[in-house]
Amino acid sequence: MLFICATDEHGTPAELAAAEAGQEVAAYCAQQFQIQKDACDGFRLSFDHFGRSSNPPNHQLTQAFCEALEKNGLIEERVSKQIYSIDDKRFLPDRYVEGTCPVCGFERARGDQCDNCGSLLDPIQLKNPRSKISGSTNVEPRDTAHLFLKQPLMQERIRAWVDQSTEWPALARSIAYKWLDEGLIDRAITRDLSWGIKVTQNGKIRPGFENKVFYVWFDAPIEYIGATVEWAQATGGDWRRWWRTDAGAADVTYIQFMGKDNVAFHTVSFPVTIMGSGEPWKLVDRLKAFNWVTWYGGKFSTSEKRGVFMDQALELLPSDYWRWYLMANAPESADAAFTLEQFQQSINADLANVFGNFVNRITRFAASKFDSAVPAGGTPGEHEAKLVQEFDERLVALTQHHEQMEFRKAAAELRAIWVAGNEYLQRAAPWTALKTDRDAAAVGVRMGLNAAALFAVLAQPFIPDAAKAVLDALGVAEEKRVWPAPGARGLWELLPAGHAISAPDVLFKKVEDADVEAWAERFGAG
RNA sequence: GGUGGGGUAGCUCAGUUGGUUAGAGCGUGGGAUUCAUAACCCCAAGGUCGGGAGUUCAAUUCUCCCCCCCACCA
Repeated sequence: MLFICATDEHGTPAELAAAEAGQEVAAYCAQQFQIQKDACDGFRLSFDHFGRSSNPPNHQLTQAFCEALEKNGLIEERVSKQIYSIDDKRFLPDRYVEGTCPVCGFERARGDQCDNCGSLLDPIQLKNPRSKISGSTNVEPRDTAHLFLKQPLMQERIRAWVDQSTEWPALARSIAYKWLDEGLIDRAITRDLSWGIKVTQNGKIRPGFENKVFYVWFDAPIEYIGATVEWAQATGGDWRRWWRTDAGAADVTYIQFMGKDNVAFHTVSFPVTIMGSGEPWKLVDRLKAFNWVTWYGGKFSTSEKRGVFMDQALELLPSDYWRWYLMANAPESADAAFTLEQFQQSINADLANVFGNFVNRITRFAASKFDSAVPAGGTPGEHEAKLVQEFDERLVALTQHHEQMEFRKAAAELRAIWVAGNEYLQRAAPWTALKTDRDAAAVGVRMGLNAAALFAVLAQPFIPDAAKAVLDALGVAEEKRVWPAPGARGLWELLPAGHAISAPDVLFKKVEDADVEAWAERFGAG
């Protein structure tokens, strides 16, 4: 498996944000990349490589894709009129222009759309246009050339490919079909900007395109490949093995994860680029599209200070807490509202009470009554058989849910496995047995400790840090922390009799009402 | 406005290829227990499955209309 992610750094949003921060865009993006990378590391997102769309491999790949598309007759250079700002000495792409709406007379309409009446506009249509950068009204329409990707020529090939992509979720397919049904259009893939990937022809800057770069949505997905090249450069790996079907990638299962707003670009636009190149690139096989997480039912908003953002979250609580809640409540079928109150409930009940307390009660009991070692003796009976049976059944379901990428169901199943452990302890009651039958108590403790080890192994995808703490305390060797097969031999002998263990510290501190109150105040709840 | 997704117990969600008593977790009430983070375990209460019409022996599940929420596109 190879797990790749990257930052998408080009486009007008990056330029505008940098300008607002009073920084050079390159420096701004470098800083943002580091913030993102640190946040990902903090959340234990175990990427094999976290790349940048502004890194050299993506430049080379993007230029090569465009040249390949042009060879296949899918690129056309066209001249159109754009607003040029004389004072700023540059063309002003859509959102860099403001003016009076020709439809409703609203004075602050944007180049691409009027926020007042909703009309879609071309910057040329605006009355009294002015630069969003300098405010200058010293602007005029000038001819400028751009490259257009002739997507309609690929329409039927894309449709045929979507037809056979039966593993995609309904959300992804319906969005793809909607675009196809409405008909693909020629799309401009270049912009009059300086920050981005230069447009080339035969390996040199394309004449007339000296001050232009590719449109962000053209180069961003290519960075999936670019980041893999970065990974190969850093590790000596073979990136072609993963991406080129003529270099062994035919057996690769390529999975993409994204929010629903990005589905169209991944199911239609990017495939046009890939297939249009005529080269043997790997196309996505499976696609997991999420809906939105909302903040108390509304939008997260930095400007209105609504919501906890990624970097802030880790200041409040360890990553496992967030990972568990967000996966157990992932917006898989619809948007999902995040509330601090529900978060608190879920964490305290699932992690602290069900899992954390299970580990705590059995390890402490073993430590105080059995000298911190897995006890020998006794014969497993019906209680043990029942636990083993339920564990096996639920393990089958849990494994399947993970394979299907059904995260809510996987979390619920894992939780049910933890509950089964508590039910077992309740029935076996080694603390009661100890008074009359030390062997019977030994069976219960041995079983309970092994359950704790197995539970932690299964918990690794959701709560890796806590799982590691348990497995370390129980002395489970790294190579034994692998996903088990139901009914496997030795499954319940991860910790053999005589094996020394220790009781880990309390795994999950509870989220207190006072915390919730303070956070609600700080992050604008409700 | 168009398209798609959603509207099921107080809350968050499963589910029903149409068929005897619609499920889970949380929350609530009661019980049991003391190994454990006042945790765990057991039991219970609680829903006219958004509204209306239709098809059917039978609809929460199919069809049509309407209302509400979300997203995307325009």
